[in-house]
Amino acid sequence: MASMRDVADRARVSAKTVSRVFNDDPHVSPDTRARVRAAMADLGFTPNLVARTFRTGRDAALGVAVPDVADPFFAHVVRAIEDVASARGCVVVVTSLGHDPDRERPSVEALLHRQLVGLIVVPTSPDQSYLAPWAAQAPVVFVDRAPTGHLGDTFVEDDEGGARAATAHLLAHGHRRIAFAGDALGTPTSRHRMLGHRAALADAGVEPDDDLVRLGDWSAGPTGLLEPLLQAGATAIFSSDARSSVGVVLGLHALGRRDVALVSFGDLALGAALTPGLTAVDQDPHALGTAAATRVFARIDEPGRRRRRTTVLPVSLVARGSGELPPAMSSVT
Amino acid sequence: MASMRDVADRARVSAKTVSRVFNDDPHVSPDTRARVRAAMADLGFTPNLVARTFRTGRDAALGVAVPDVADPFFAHVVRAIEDVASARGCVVVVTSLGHDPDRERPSVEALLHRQLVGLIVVPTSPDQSYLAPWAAQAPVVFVDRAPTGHLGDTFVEDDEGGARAATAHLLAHGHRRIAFAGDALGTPTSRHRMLGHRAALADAGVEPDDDLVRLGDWSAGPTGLLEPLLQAGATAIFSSDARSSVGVVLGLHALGRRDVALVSFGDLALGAALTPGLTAVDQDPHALGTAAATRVFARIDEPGRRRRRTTVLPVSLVARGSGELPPAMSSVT
DNA sequence: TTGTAGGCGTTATCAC
DNA sequence: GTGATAACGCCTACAA
Repeated sequence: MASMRDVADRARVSAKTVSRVFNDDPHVSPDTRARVRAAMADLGFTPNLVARTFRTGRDAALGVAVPDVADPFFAHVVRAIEDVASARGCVVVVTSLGHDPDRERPSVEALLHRQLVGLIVVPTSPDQSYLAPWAAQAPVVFVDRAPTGHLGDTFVEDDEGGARAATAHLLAHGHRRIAFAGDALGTPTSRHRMLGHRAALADAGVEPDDDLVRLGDWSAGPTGLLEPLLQAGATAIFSSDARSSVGVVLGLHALGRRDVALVSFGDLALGAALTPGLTAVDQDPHALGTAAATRVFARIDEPGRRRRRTTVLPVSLVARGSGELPPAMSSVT
Repeated sequence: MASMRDVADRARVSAKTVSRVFNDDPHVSPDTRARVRAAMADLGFTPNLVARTFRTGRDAALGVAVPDVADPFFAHVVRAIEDVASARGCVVVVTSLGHDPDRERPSVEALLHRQLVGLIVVPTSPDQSYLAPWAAQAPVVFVDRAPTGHLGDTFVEDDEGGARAATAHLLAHGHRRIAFAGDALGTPTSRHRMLGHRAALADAGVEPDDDLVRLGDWSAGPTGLLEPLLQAGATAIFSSDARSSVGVVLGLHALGRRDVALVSFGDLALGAALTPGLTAVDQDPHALGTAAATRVFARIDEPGRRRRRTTVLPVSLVARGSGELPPAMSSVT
């Protein structure tokens, strides 16, 4: 692999001049520039990015830590970040943190050791204070979930408002026994959605019932979570995240229960093709990722400028039918 | 950020000793080791990974280039790769190549400049010969699509066999007017699936009809591609990739056409919840990613060993009902 | 067991 | 406009 020295020798200039040509420094005569360019082409020179990073102390890489890149929501967030980063000549280094809170810190720090220009995190642990020292070196931005113990720029969606609208929708169609289906991760998103759900119930004067709240892994089939919920007399379900919704939809289908109303927080690709169509709170992971990545670079470009720390992106309810099944149709067990 | 020198000064040893302690070199007395450890802790020393990479010429990073991380199939491939890589202390640098073939080379080379330990690519361009020089430095493995112009380890799925089984399934249920729905990307996967489709037709003595082949963007609604297909008398559709299948399913639903049989290459998350259930060729992106990443490290560990260049992973047909609609039900236009 | 010398490829500084 | 020189932080080789 040719180095700058080789190019310099061939073009009969110094290494510094090669560097200048490569970095589009205007202080190079057209003549020299051409000679260097030719030499670079002959040798197939490509600059060693690692050496550059080493020297400058800053890697043209943006770190991204999400719970799981295979989750469609986070996959879209990552994709959006990538688009912004690549427009700035940055590559993206991703890590899936998994759902074990203890893995967050080591995984994120492994990323940070690489002199990244910035970091975007969807926190999975209950404490992000370990990031405080790092934030001095490179901007840290949180996405989807607000951090605890470390103040950093944060972009979340209106979890509470969306959940409130979802449950209100079910209430408006006559439901009173509305279940809350969620995962067992205890994320801030889940908590906010629960708050919104409860707020909507309160608005309607409906007493919350703990028997109608089930948190766990909905992909395991209808027996463990869904059936008990229906036993408890649920006529409608608010599923608080897309993964759970998939489980709920498959479970209801397996049980042949078409009489249970459903609103999902997070739309599904085939939501419109279900019978009835899936009513869902529409999220915009692309907007979230774009906003976060844009903020990283904004912080780099204008370090001094003050900005709103927390941004809440709106969500909207897409009514398709599954939220409009009247409770009258339901067989109350 | 403290460097080895700082730690060395504080522990009253040389920088080399600090390095030894950090790399668990046994040739350090317990006493010295303890002193150095203490100094490291005091200063919050973390080794500069970039400097190490620079010095050793090899970054603990694995490059991954896929068409789109937001595509569920590739997202799962990436996730599987990540798991293997992180078990080896490697981070993953991902790039979405998009669908423009011209972007492949620059994007991939941008990755390669970082002295990666290896590279995993889903090619999007018609020629990978530019990778030949790079392959000498680090193992290059292709996934999902075989490369052209560069021999490298390749892991693909049985596209032809899966497609053949899919179309055979439709033929077995009496269909003769079987459409082929695909994207317009001209990927090797599409070509192989077309071959399998044609082979199944030939097996059954059915003449292929170009009017029943539509390639394009199926997400744009039923007007452009789906309706002409039905006009041409298709009673069944073989959709050759998951993205197209989503479009076909949504399109058929929008048109209210429940009488058209469908088999999809690639299962969908809610496939089982559709009415009728979606019959699909089940792929295993996780296995593909795991195999590819494992191979990268195998090549690193045993550079000399000869291995089969191309591995074809099997796929299986999941029959759920959508492939069994009899042509009699269809309204032939 | 520990230390010294040297260099990986690039860029910053400061001459010319 | 161009070049010499000196780092950046670490690791390999060799020496003590």
